[in-house]
Amino acid sequence: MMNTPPLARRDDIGRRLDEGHAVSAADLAIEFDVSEDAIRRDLRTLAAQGRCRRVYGGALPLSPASTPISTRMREGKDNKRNLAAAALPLIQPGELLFLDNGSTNLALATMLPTDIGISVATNAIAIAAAVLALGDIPVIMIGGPVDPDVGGCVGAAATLAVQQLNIDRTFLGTCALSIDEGLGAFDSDDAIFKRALVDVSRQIVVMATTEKLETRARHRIAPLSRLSALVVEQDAISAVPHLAAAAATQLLIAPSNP
Amino acid sequence: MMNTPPLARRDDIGRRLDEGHAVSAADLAIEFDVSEDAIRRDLRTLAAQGRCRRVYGGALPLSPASTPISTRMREGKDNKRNLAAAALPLIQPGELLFLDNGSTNLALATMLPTDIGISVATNAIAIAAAVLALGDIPVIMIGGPVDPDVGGCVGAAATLAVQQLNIDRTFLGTCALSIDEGLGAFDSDDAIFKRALVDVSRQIVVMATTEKLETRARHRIAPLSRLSALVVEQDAISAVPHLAAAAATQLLIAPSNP
DNA sequence: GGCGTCTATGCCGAATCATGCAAGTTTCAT
DNA sequence: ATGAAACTTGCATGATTCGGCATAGACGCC
Repeated sequence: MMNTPPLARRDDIGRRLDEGHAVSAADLAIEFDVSEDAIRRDLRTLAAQGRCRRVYGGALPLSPASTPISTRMREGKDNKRNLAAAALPLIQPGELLFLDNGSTNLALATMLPTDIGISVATNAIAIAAAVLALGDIPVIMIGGPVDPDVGGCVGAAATLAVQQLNIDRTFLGTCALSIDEGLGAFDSDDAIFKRALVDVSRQIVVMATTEKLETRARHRIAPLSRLSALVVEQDAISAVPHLAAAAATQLLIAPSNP
Repeated sequence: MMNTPPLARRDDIGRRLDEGHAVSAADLAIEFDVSEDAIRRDLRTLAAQGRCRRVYGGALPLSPASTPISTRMREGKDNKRNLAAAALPLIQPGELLFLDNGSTNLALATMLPTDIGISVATNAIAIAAAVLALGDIPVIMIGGPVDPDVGGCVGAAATLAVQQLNIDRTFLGTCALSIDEGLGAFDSDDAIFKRALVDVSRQIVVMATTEKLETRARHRIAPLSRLSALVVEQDAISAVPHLAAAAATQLLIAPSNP
């Protein structure tokens, strides 16, 4: 490899980001001997994949690797981050998003674009905090008694509050997913809330780790056909072969980690 | 040579603040080799995001949580913790508390007793997160659009929501306090919310750092006589001698740091 | 070989953003 | 009270970004 192939360059940049180093567009352009535009395109791509955050003059790693533990945490959360990154392109400028409870949605919250005028509503404390930390994104908190198990509001008050909204796109959180029975929830209150949420949302997105697929739950939320998009991991295709055919929805594939 | 992108600098500064370190504008200007104006702009931005408190000559962190005792005792932080600790004995078993926005209330939230059956309502994201982290304390989140400057909800929705509650004891957040004019707020929406809050609360507590004493604000909230307790620092007694006489309330004194 | 498609790249122009400087104001310290 | 340092605001300038467009190479297909 005397001459660096294009893909190798992007991977190289991505590796430095993963290691927690900030990169400068101008420097990379000199180092790889390409125009800054090419570098900027690389950085844009990496940012779209959720591997970095774009800033004026270069790019920053998502979580600065000041602590060596962060690399280990990354391994564990990699699947969720991959899922979230794969879902990012769904978001359209100016939309009002709803981010339901769930760790994958929390990952998504940390990588939302701040420059396309989106707004975010949520019933999860941690997600509200994460979006607030991004700055420049209006946040609507759905209040009510907080369920300590999930760190969010799912009671009657929250259900009433969410019915006041017109939501463009909802990212549904933790739920069971079965081809025959559609989406389900394990808790009664949670199910009621999610149903209300679905009712006021134009588009519904579910990001499902593979172990969530083909699980049943006591309470039914909505049929699979109500989904606008389903985001799954690579290996889900082989694990649940009927999935692609059964879901009358857009299917996004995130790379899965060993 | 690694030329750091401009915005990486702001993130770097923010990280130091998060770790509990105070920063000086002049030092940062030399270190990053930019004008002090640029640094000041960074600090202003960070302060607007609520990640630090702006002071003459630099900025101070406001998060006491990052590293418990190891970090240096910072003046502002310690005073707030002292105030909060002094207010703790007011809390009675089984009460429903309301913790309004404010850094002193955030400090209080981290030291609430978990074994006397209290519940907590709040309109501040950070406070809700802090109380949730304690575990074993029911939390009621007051929802609505989140004011990015304060990290909490103060609009009409929040006002309506708070009117549904019967609160035993409210810890009012940032407000002006004057013997003649009582409690005041700087923002109209905030004032409306706080008035509604006072209306549904049996007891009102204000924890005031000395610099808040004898300040005026545009919007009036309640007379001093409405207070059940006022918590001030030691040196407030000499700074505002009439205080003890004027307030027909319980006066708690917290030790003040040099 | 010829052709169309796709991707990666470089270049251009408009819009945006960060910066430094200057002028005026506030705050701190003596 | 007075001077110095720090702060804010407005403005001009250069850097950065993004979108569009054209070019060059890779690849498959006829």
